[in-house]
Amino acid sequence: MNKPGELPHTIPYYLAEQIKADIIRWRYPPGSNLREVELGGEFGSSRGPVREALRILELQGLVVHSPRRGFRVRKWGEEDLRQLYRLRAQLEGEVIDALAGKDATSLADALDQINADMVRHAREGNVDAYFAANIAFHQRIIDSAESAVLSAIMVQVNAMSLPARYMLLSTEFSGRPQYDYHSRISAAIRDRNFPLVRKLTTEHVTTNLSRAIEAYEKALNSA
Amino acid sequence: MNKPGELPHTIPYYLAEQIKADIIRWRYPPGSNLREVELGGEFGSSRGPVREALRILELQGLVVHSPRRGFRVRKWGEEDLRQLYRLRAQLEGEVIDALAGKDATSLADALDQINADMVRHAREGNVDAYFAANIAFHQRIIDSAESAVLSAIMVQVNAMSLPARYMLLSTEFSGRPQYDYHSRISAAIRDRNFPLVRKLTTEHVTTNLSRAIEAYEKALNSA
DNA sequence: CAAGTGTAGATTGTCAACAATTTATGTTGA
DNA sequence: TCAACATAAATTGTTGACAATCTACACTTG
Repeated sequence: MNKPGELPHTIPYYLAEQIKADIIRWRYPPGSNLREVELGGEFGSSRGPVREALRILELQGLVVHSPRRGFRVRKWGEEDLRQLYRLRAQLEGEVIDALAGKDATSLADALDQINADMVRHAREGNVDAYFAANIAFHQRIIDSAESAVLSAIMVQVNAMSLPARYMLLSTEFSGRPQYDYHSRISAAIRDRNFPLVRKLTTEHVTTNLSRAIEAYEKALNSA
Repeated sequence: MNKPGELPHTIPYYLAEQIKADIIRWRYPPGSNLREVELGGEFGSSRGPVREALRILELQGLVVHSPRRGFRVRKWGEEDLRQLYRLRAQLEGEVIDALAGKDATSLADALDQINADMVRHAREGNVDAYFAANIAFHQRIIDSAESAVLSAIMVQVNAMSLPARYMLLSTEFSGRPQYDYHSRISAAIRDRNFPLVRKLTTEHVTTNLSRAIEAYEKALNSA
């Protein structure tokens, strides 16, 4: 493909990002077939890079591969989602612990900025941008922990949980932003009250669990 | 390649397993270059499947990719290993929690069997078999949890930590098996004393940390 | 002698093609 | 009408080839 201005080497990763975004936003719903030529044609690439991209997504847990039958979007059961959220809460807590000693103020500043963006996107009714900012909020915290290990694990955990989170957010989207937890988390980080941050973070994750499951299952059945 | 008797479709995964084993056993030490044709030639396959295999290992955290410069074995710093072990202890604990309600007796039986194998391999001075049985012990517990999510995450965490664990085990290998923790874990599982299992498991992981770091660093410098 | 330069070789990134297999289609027969 | 079967189309698995880039090494130059 070699898009001008883009570095040519990242094609499999570029493809992986694009396909990932499409899966998360349910353009390819769980269980649907991902054809290699179709995906390649979409971005002007051949099947080789597409296969590498799909292997990446497979390891992230977004996609499953059956021999001679190709790649399909992974479908989660209720128990899986429960485990996933439980794990995510644990790991986000672990991330908070790793924040000790980092620059809390600049992190809090960045988070407030993201929160402001979220409010704006919500007012403008831009679901995708609102969702993206939501993701960015959590990602910013992870990045601040500066732990290659935690980052690597969170890539996987996030990838697996994002389709459900997207569906939850878009079913509940009302134009009024829900930034309660986010702003409290940001404030607690600014105060360097890490036990509180931990508590808020895990709560923030777990309070969404049952509604996320509901949204996911409902979307599955209606598709 | 199409090895007779082997299913032809799993070639990238077969390659990934083989390369992974070679990385873990330090045949390709951290930082070393993984050339695609060389790897393919080793197993009679072309570069396509090799690249897919390397992408898989990349996501598992064993390998890093630089554009136009290829894949290299990932090198860990001391802080990374610390984080890795900490995380592994947490997650193994999470796995234990997920064991509730499963068949503890048959699991304990299987673990005792593996322990017996370990003793035998140690007596015979077979380091690799001893190590493999060691891995199998932990893997058996993970499998018993029957959680797709935890399994997926543990693949990654194990992959990242196994080179250090292998080096620790092979530097300390004396012919006398260290099955103290393993047998106690197995017994506690048989008694369904899960809090004790959790405690033993996390201890089992964390007590090895500093020695693992030492073994890893030392092997790095001598190479 | 050190530093920079240029060329040859090696290595990666991508593609197009072919064989093997699966999926879809249509036909026949009860 | 429906099921079983045969055939055609589509899709995957793998390979070999070519272009782009990097690396190593000899060579020049100050």
